[in-house]
Amino acid sequence: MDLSFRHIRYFVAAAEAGSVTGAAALVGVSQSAVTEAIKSIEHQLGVPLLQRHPRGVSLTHEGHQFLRHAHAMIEALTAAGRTLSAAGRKLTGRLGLGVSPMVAGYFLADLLARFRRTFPGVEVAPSEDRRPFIEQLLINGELDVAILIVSEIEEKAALAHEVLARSQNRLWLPPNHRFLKRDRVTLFDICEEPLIVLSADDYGDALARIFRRAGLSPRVLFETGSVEAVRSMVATGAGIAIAPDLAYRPWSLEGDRLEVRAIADPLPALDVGVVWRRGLERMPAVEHFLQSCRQGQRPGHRAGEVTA
DNA sequence: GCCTGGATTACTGTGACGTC
DNA sequence: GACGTCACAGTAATCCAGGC
Repeated sequence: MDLSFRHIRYFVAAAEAGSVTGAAALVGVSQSAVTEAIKSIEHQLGVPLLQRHPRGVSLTHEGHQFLRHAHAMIEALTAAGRTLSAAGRKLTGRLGLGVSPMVAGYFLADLLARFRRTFPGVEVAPSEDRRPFIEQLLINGELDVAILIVSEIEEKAALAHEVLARSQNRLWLPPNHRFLKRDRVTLFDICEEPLIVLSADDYGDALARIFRRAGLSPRVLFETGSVEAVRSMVATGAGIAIAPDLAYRPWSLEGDRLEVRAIADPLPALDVGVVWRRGLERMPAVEHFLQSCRQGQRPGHRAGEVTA
């Protein structure tokens, strides 16, 4: 296998730009160079990573899997550089990190891995719990930082936060669903169909508020805290779901396909961010953790809003 | 080995236009 | 208004000559 960092960079750019031409513009090379690099990866792996369309490219199932590894490779290389810095070698101590269930599944592993590579002397103690409890632990000083859905934070006077990723809420549909043929789908339309509700991390409450404000009552078929359960039920045609883009994958665990569509009504985005007790950002371990979080933001998910 | 830039091909989506 | 045709634009892929 003869893959270079260049190959990986070009593939990631194509995945994020959604086109080879766009990727070429992102990395500053010609379109043909990106095409050649991606073909080279596909040839060496023996599987197609991208589906070519007349107006761009999309990731195959294998492409989604490889993209995750590609991100890890890029982050590992970046962290390797930081590890050699004096700050990375010298910093020691303990960091209490709180995280809510849904956020744990999509942010915790990458964040922890990146921080540990850069600051091996800092012992990170992660703990998962419901958001209101984590807020109290932060205020009491039993936790130093937390990764939460920041739009739901109640103790805004005591806690500061920084948005790491803004995720749009969209409609998940089984393949061949009649809504896929429509130009636009509204909340009113969604109420005609059985709805699978994702209840993790206050998401169900936020969804209920959206329907309540619109004066609508959805036909809730099933409520679950498991994103995988939502994915599987939608993919097998049990119902449809509204869920944040951060949780979207085009395949269920069983390998069934699911599609995603925008919702015509304006919906508030889901903001995931790092939260800490006001004034605590001056502590070295917390300060470096915040920097590590910022470096982990991916293109397209950048937000950077600070409320301190 | 990697890249550029140009030419070319194939394909698809879009919009204008004419006809019924 | 519906439908078919056509030109055009945008995209990916390929090939080639040449530069670094």
